[in-house]
Amino acid sequence: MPELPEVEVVRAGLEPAVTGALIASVDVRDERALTRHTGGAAHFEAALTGQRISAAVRRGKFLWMPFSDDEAIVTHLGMSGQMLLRVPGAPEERHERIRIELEHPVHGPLSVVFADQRTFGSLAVDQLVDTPDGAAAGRGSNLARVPTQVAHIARDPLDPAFDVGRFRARLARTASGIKRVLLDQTVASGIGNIYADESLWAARIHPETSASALPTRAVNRLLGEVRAVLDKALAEGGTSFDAQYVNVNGQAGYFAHSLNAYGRTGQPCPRCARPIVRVSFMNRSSHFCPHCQRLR
DNA sequence: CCAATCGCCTGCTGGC
DNA sequence: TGCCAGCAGGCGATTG
Repeated sequence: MPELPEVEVVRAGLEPAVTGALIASVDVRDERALTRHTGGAAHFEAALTGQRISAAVRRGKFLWMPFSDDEAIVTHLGMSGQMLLRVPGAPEERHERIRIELEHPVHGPLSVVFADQRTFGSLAVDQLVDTPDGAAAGRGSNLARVPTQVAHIARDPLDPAFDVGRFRARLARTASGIKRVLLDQTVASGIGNIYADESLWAARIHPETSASALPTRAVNRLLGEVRAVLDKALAEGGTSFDAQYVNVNGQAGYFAHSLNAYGRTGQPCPRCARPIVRVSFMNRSSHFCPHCQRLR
């Protein structure tokens, strides 16, 4: 369930280890980790070997490591992907898919391991293109160049160049339920099921409220809560329910203790003490307080 | 063009 | 005890 805060924790952990590092070798152990890469394992390994990584950048849930002004390793963790930092020769991780050996000019040799239980995540070599607004593509670099696989998604709500006017306009012309719209990465990126539920609970908005029916002040309140929830989760190291989400050193985050709605079916709403309900939605679940979050 | 659904995948849990 | 349905849910592709 890595969403924006979890991916940012991973990016921040990778940054000092990979910036300036030379890619000594690449070992693809499971081709399913390359579903977004065109060219196969041999091509992936050859394209990366001998290159030097210049940064670790993130927009929404996408993470990428540029190795020139034109190319980057794009990473998406999917549901259960992990990027782990290990010493060379470290034992194979459970669900290990790809191992990249680096030679850092200061820290020396280290391994970056991509492990992924459910194989929804992947790595790919992708081309970089200019950002339409000329601003930095994401957090972690000033370069205004974004991978083609990431170019179609919106900036995330924590991005200084996030276009609030565009966000409001998208909501105003979409009749779908607000939760569905929040999960649409082309509206605002980085929000998944957990933080959508938490933001809507904080803003006291029912998840099925039509987006276009939200008054301007409700939209502003919601965006404020989205940012507050993402910031707090990031400060607490992200949300870990099981061993699936961990930082680059394999450690869990603490935000699961701060959840008010998500996963709290039947437990009292922290605001009004009435039980949180769970409803089926888009092959997943919505958790909310039917008293604090009324559909009108 | 837009909205909604489907398929991908593994491991765990709960009911019988 | 074993078996299986259900659940976790991101994304892109496909359908309506």
